[in-house]
Amino acid sequence: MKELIKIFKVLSDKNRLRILLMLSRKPLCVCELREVLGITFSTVSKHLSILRDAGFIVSKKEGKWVNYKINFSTTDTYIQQIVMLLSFWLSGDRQIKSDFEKIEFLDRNKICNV
Amino acid sequence: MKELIKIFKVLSDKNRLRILLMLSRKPLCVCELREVLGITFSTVSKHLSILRDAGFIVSKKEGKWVNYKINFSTTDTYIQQIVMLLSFWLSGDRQIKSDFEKIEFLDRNKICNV
DNA sequence: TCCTAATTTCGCTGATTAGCGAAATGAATT
DNA sequence: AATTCATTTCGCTAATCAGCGAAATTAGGA
Repeated sequence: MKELIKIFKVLSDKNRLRILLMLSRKPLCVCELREVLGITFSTVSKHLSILRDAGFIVSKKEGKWVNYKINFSTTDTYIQQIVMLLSFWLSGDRQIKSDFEKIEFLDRNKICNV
Repeated sequence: MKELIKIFKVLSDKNRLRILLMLSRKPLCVCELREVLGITFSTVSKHLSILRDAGFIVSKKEGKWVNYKINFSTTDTYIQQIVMLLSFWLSGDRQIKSDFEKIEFLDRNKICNV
């Protein structure tokens, strides 16, 4: 039960849900997520570490960037089922749809100069 | 998304999960829930109002007692699916099993004299 | 009607947390 | 080696929330 409560806490935040849904479409780096979410780097980074601690995502340094993606290799049954349910429940959401459109046209070489 | 976030917030609490699981077994009044949870009346009542606001449960005054039960007639698809998933996920949990045993032998005429 | 009992509401406290800006880290490029 | 750039960590603030005890409410029984 303790683990499940932790998972619900992680999911009780709008920006974390948006991050999860975006990453379920394709891997992204911190500055790309920051661009779409409209919050600071430090806050994005904090959300990512919370999602990673809970087992939802994994990170990998590639060249200049740290790419984040959904942890598809998790053995945690809650995580697997919930990621699928979230896609099912939220794929029609206006905000999520808008995020999906934006991540199609991101150019990380342009937006990271802050 | 806003509604889903609210639902996750409601589920991010140990005592609320225990209440939901107990009520999924049988209807109970406030003093019975208080007896099993080991917290004060005011706190139980607060949790129940949060669960009711979110659409998880309904209440009905019957005689001296207010009986609470799962809102099986909800049209909210999140609620229906989540209540089923919770039973599935938590039916093997030690705490939940212990709660299930306790509610079998509750006598509300005895425990309500506080 | 008065009293009792079950429940709810109110005011408070301590703990948690999302947000920010600034400083620190660490790898890649010059 | 020094610099630049992407990211993380730190310290702070404002907001939210679970818990409690006391007071208020409300309905049933004497």
